[in-house]
Amino acid sequence: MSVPRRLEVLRAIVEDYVHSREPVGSKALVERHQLGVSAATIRNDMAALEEEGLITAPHTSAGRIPTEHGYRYFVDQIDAVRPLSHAERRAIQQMLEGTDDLDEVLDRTVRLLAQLTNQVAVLQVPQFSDATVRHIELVGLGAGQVLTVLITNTGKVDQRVVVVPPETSDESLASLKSAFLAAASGQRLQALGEVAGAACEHLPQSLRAPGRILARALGSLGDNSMIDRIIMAGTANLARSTGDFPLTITPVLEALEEQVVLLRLFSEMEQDARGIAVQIGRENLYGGLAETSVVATGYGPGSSAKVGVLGPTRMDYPTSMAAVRAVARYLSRILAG
Amino acid sequence: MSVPRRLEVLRAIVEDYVHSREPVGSKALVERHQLGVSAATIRNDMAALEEEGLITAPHTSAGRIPTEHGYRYFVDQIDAVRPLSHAERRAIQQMLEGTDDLDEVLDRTVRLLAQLTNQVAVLQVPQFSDATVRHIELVGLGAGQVLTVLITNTGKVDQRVVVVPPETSDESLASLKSAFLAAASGQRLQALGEVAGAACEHLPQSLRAPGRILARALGSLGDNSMIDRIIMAGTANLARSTGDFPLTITPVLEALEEQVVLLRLFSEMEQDARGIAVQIGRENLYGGLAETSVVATGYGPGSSAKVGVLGPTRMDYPTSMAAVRAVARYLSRILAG
DNA sequence: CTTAGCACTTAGGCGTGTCGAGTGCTAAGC
DNA sequence: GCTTAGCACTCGACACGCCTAAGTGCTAAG
Repeated sequence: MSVPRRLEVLRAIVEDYVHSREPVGSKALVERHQLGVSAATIRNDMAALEEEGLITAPHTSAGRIPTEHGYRYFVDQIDAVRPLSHAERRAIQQMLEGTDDLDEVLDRTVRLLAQLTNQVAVLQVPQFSDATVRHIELVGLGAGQVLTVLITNTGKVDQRVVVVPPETSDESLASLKSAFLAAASGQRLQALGEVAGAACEHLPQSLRAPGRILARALGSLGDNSMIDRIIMAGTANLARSTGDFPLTITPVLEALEEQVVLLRLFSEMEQDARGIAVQIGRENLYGGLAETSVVATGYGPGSSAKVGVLGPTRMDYPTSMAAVRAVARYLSRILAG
Repeated sequence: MSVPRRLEVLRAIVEDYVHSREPVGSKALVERHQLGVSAATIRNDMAALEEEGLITAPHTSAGRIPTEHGYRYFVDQIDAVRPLSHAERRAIQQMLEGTDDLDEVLDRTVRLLAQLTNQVAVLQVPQFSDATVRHIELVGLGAGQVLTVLITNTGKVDQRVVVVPPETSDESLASLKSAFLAAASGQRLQALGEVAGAACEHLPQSLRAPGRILARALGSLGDNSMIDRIIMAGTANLARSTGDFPLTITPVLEALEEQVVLLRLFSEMEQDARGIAVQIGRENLYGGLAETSVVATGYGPGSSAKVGVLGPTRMDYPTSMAAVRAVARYLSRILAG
């Protein structure tokens, strides 16, 4: 009972099961794959694999399906990530063209990834935790309302309308703006609130009240600007692939609506030597996703942001891994360019 | 065979069916409702209602379920929109508190609406087609990159990074900014590209090249800023309520991912006298939504933007209508304040 | 170690029979 | 003229029993 063949059998079981969604038996296996041995031999191998907890039989006389450990073993074994087809490469190329808006690039990217893998694609927008303040703008809107705009060195812009004492003049705003700029320009976003607040103390008395209000607003803008955002596409694929299990899909959709869950999920994943992280079934901590797997990888500067796909444990891992990695590479390239 | 009672019967059938999801028979009807007549009489009424096409029987000996016409009749008949419960009012109140960021308010709103109705909540962000230019900011980022920021009188901010000839100085940018501001300030967003372009022609030769580039960017920013955006919550409710029809859910999820479809849907809906628009099943034009209904209404200035819920034709219309209307009112109040 | 053969297990498909809910119709009652 | 009770009829849902096909484990031989 040769060990290499046994792994070959596992591979074959995983592949067949992923495609057919039905337990695969020994006979079907020897027919579909050139294993060079008979069904009986395969049965012995299968018994051994079951002993090791890599496959299991739903009932006495059905074929075998991979367990989570089986998938894990299978995934760890893939070393040569399947190259993309021409059509896939072209699709990615096309995505590259004709957009300079970051949000649009990201949006197209997730859609593409969802389409390539037939899974739900999830993307975390780059979070720039080392972002600094490039510009601050205060625009009086009349009636004591001030539009506060914060621009970071990464090109991100956040704004908020703040209410200040109505007697605050446009000249006051201009003074405040230069004071804030002088104090905070180039500072890290995290420090913005504090720095701006401190700057107020050196101001003439009349400016302090509105200054403090605006400083606080700027601080929360800075924090806000660092909140991770998630974009997503392909939820319909979920329904399609889940097929006959509407029971399973509800908690997954719920999880997908909670960005917090997804962000935690991403942050927990650790990439392996191949630069890809795969989480299978219950390996993740969130109960609603007990039957789903996630394939993800980092992209962009420092690979800080994540992009990946999410689908049933019974997913096509090689394809997903290849697509995720390819998309992440293209994204990194775009962000760097 | 009194006509008022017949309508009462229709009402009872719709209500029971919405709650039980099962065809409702004459006997169950007289038990659950105080109709004051026997089951046999109800049967006669039912036969008449079926004749009129308001209800139908799935098979010979099951109860009746409302047809789309039946729902329509039922919906048109509701004149006193059910008032919200205390808990619901409080939930809405809480939403009001503690946020001044428009995006966050809208985000909370859809979540709330989804929760109140147990449906998918969809919200179109206000489109401000009469928005005007309040401020333009050009920030040099070095290496020929200029961050172009457009602020409208509605407080919306859009930005884009544009590449200009590297020799463009910060002073040039300042001149360009004042030129653009002078020409475009207070102008409608639609005209921005043209106006800014025209302004370039009066500039000194050296500024024209970068000026034209920036004018074009501003124009597309202006257009961009008017693109409708959709936010949504509660897709998990869809799976839950659809129960045993994973076949039905896929096209709906697909439609929900296509903002274009939703926008068209919203734009086609016409509010009735009560200020609410209801589209039932095939009344909408998109095939994938043949078995879903939409309850929507306008909000904000001129009721230009829409907010609503989407769910199976077999939905709780009174609750949905009440919730949608209440939420829209609160939203309008916030936007006005 | 591999293979063929065989007995054993069991899910799933299929036909049958029963049950119950619900209907339409008719005739009697108010 | 509307309402009601009674009754025969129609089907869907469910349970039961049967059979088949697929797949297994085991054993004995190559």
